Amino acid sequence: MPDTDNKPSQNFIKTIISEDILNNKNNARVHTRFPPEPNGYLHIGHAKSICLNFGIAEQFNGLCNLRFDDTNPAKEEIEYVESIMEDVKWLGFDWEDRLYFASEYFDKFYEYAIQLIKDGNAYVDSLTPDEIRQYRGTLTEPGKNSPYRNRSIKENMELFEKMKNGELEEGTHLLRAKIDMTSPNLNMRDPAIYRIKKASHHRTNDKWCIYPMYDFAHGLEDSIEKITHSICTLEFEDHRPLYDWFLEKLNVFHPRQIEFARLNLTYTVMSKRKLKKLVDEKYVSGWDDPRMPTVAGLRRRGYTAESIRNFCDTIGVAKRESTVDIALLEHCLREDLNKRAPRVMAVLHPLKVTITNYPDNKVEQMQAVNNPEDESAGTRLIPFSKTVYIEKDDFMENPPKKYFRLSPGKEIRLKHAYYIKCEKVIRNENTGEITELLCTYDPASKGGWTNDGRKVRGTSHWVSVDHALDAEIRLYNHLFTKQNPENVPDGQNFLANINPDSLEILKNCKVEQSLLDYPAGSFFQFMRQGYFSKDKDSANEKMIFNRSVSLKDTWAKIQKK
RNA sequence: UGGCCGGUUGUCAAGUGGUUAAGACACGGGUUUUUGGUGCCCGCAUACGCAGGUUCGAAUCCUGCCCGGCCAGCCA
Repeated sequence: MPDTDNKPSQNFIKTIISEDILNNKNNARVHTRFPPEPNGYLHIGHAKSICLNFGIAEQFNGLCNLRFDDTNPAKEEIEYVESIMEDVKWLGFDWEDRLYFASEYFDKFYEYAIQLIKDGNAYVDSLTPDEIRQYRGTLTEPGKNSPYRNRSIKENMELFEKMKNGELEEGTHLLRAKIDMTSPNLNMRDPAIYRIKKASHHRTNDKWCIYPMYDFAHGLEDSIEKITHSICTLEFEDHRPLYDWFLEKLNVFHPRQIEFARLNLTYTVMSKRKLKKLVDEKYVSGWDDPRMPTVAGLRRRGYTAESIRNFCDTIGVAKRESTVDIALLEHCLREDLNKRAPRVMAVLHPLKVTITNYPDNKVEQMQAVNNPEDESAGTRLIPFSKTVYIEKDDFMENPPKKYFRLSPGKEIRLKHAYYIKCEKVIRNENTGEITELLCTYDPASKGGWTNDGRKVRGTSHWVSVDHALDAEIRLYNHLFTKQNPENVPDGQNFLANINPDSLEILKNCKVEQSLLDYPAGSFFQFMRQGYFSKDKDSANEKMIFNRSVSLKDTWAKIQKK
C-alpha cells in the first residue's frame, strides 16, 4: 500500500520508540538527551548523535536535554563546555531550560552508593590497581573474588566515608559493585563505582575527593532526568546489563538504553583522542582548523548547519559498523549552497588580459545575476575595463581536443561582459612564462551574448585589473592521504598518513570589490571554482577566504582520462 | 578456547513471509545551459555472507558454518 510520501526516514530506533508509544510505555512520553563529556570539541559524529536525539524528541513531541557527563575532572575543561554549547546551538538545536551537569548530581550519586553498600551490593576493595586487573581474569578465564569482597557493611561504610573525606590515597581503595567475578561479560566482574581522585573539578572545585564511574553515573543521570530512551554508541552494548543492574538494584526510574553505530568518514579520523593529538602536536592550527571534522572546523570551513543536518538525516542510523564516503558530506554542502550562495568573481591564479580595441580609460558597469537559482537574490554591477584578469587555467596555447576555453585565435565569453578573441601571447623573455594575453573584443556582444548564432562555448570569470582587490585564498584537501587513515604499516600510527598537501595557500588572488561588504563567515560561490567562505581572520586590507568545497569539475575528469 | 553485536549493489541504507529488492552518494551515458556548475533523462543487486532446512512462497523463520566489530581503564 502506498506509504505516505514524505515520511521521515525510518530507522530501528524510531521503530522501537514507535512501539513503546503504541504500548503506552512511560505514558507515551519521549525524552532523550545528548550527553557529551567536556573533554574535547564536538565533531561530525557528535552531530549525528545530536541530530538523532534532538530529532527524535522533535518528531515524537518529546524533549531532549543537553547534559554534560563531567565525572572525570582530570580530562575536562570549561573551554570544552563552552564550545559544545556553542556548537549545539549553531547546529540549530535548543535545550531550552534543560541544561544539566552530571556533577550537579554528585550528592545523589553518593547517597545511591551508600544504599548499594547498605543493601550488600557494593564493597570497598583494598586491592592495588594491578591486583584488581589480575583478579579480573581474562576474556576466556573467569575472575576470582577479592579477599576484601566480604567486608561487613559497617566496615564498608567506614572506609567509603574515609574515601570521601580524603583520608585515603588515590589507588588504594575503590568502591565496587558486588556482582559476579565469573561473568562472561567483564563489565559485570565487580565493576568500579567510585574511585579516589584528588583533583579539582571545573564545577564542584575541591568538594569531592571521590568521583563516580561512567557505568554507575550514566544510568542514574538518565534516571534522575526521567529519560525514556538513552541512545548511545555500539561500544556500550556490553555495558547495558550493568546499566540495567544499577537501576534495578536501586529501584529507580529505568530508561532504556539503545545503541547505534558511530559515524566514520573516509579520509579523516573521528576520535577525540586523535583529534586532540592533531591539535596538541600542531598538525593543524586548532580545534577549528578548517581541515578538522569538528563542528567548529566545518563551520570555519564554510559548512552550513543545514547541510550538516541534512547529511545526518541522509546517512541513516543502524547497528552495523560503516564508513560514509566524505563525498556525501561534500554533496550536502554543494546542494545547500547552490541554492543560497551569491555568485561572485574571483581569480585564483591571475593572468592579465589586455583588450587592445577597448577604449583606454573607459569603465563600464556590467549587470551580473547574483544567483541563477534564486531570482530574489537580484543583480549587481561589476566594473569592466581594458585590462582584466582571467584564470590561468582558462588559457592554453596548444589546447587538446574538446578544450573550449581561450587559445590563440579562439573566442570565449567573459561572463556578463563581452566575447574576446586571443590575438597574441606575451611571455617573459627569460623564463618563457606567459605573462599577458592581447585580445580583441566584440562590442556587439555586450552582456555576453550575440544573436548572430555564433557558437561561443567557453565562458570565463574575470575581474577588472584596476578594480580588483587582493585576497588570500586557502584551498583544503583531505587531511589524510588514505581513505582509512588507520591503514598503516606495523609500528606506525595514523599520523603516517597525514596529507602534506592538505592546505594550499594562494596569496595573489584577485577578487571583486563587493566581497568587502560581507562579514566573516559569509559564503559565496566563486564562479566556476567552488564555494568559499570569508575567514574569521579576514581584514579589509587583507581578505582571506576558505574553500569550503570545489564545484564538480567534469573537465578535470575528462582530462584525467 | 569466552561473551555481546553485526553481515542487502563501489559507499551509506530501506526492507519485519508474497515488492520489478526503496532512496541517496559514487560511477557511466545523454540533454539543457552566458558557471565544463545547476537542472532534467537513462543505466547501475534475477540478487540479500555461505550451506542446508521449514513453507505454495524466504533478504525476512530455523540450523550449522564463515567473515567483521567491541569487551580484560580506578576513561567515557
